Amino acid sequence: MENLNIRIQISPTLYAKDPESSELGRHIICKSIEMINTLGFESFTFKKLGEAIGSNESSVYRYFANKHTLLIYLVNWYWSWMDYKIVLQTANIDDPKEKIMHAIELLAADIKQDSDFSFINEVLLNKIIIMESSKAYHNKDIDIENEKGFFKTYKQVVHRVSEFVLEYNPKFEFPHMLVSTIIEGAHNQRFFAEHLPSLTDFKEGENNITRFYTNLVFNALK
Amino acid sequence: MENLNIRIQISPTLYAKDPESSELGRHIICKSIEMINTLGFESFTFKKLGEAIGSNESSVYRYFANKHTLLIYLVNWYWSWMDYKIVLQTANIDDPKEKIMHAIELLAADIKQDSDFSFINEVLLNKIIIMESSKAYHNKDIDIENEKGFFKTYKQVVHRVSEFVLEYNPKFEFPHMLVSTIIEGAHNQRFFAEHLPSLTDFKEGENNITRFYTNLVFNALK
DNA sequence: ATTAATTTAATAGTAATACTATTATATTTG
DNA sequence: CAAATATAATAGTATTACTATTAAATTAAT
Repeated sequence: MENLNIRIQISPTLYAKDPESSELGRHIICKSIEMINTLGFESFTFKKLGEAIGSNESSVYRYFANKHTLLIYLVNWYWSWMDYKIVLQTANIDDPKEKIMHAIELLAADIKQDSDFSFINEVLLNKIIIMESSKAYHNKDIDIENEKGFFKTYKQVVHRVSEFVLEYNPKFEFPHMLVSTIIEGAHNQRFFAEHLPSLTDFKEGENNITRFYTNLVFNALK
Repeated sequence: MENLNIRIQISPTLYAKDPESSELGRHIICKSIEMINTLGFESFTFKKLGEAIGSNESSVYRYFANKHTLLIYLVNWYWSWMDYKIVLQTANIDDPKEKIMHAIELLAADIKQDSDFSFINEVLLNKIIIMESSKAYHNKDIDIENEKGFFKTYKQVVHRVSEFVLEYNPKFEFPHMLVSTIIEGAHNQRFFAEHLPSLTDFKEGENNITRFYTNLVFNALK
């Protein structure tokens, strides 16, 4: 893909100060993606992040109220980016079957680095989504946070792919359940493949997670 | 069901001292199920638990090393119980289709209180499984904990239902993926129905989560 | 160019959490 | 009944997640 002058737009409700507006802010995003990956979300702290970027804790707090909202920011960036990838990948394609297949491929397969967005490592971010993103919504504040739009971009992706499903089979009763099942399912399977392999039938190099969900979807939609 | 003299057996590696061996231990289990539900896992602490059962923090630590291992204990109790329910529900049934349907019903539908196990509230425990159980394995220690058998009972349930799937269709390539997808998926759908309804097509009173996954499974296995 | 306003960074501190170590009090057992 | 063991309570520590305050740097205004 050649150089594009595009930017993933993040709702201002998701940060205290826009991290894209300064060098320090971009550093915060970039390094936190690395650190959440290596340390895990629980062991990741703003203090450690501050040290790692040659700044300190309180400076990070000016961008994000706490590490939970930073995770929410990353999750939203990811789903906005994924939505863009899906739109790009399905542009000018009329056949809904093909559109669904492209979407599943993007949602279920390993992520490749995207050079369009320099300071975000999409490969690592995808690992965070798989490992940590359920913590973004499995908490007591979900209803308040949902009202604040914290999960909007995720819902947008589910909605978009559900529309493809309905184009393919307008009578299908459960488009959203199907799409959210394959998104969460594919992430789970990739996690299980690495850590709890007996919960999958994953085989190295076969790409069978994508194949499994593709079959599942088109059998369901027949 | 009439009174049965049975007990869910929990591996001694999952506790420091067996909570079923004393009044205090049973109190710890019983009250922690209540409190994790009302407070959420993050806000639940051993200090609050100690106060609530008229004891104190350090006494709880004699049973469990920390709140994470207490969650692991509860999760294992749940899956051992679920395994037992599945075996009971499918006993003396030969038709694999029927066995699968019973299993999906147990795994996907709302849980009813089971009077066989007095001090555990299975309805609340099921809510904990839906809301908190992903935190049991989404952490950096998963590989070590997996070796210690922390996820054994969950794997056992997936394995058991996968066997039903293979009885029904011995040539099916992905029995474990299918089963883990429906278990996690059904939990997610019940969570989404309550908090992020646009990710589902849930309708009150229709039991359509069970119906969706039943259709999904038998279409996949055709 | 100098002062004022504003933004940014650093320091220091606090309340709460997750545990540990120690001591005190029961209970059981030989 | 003494000794061993189990249980409970107290007090303390290191870390975390933040907040309040002050200091320094940058930008804007006159």
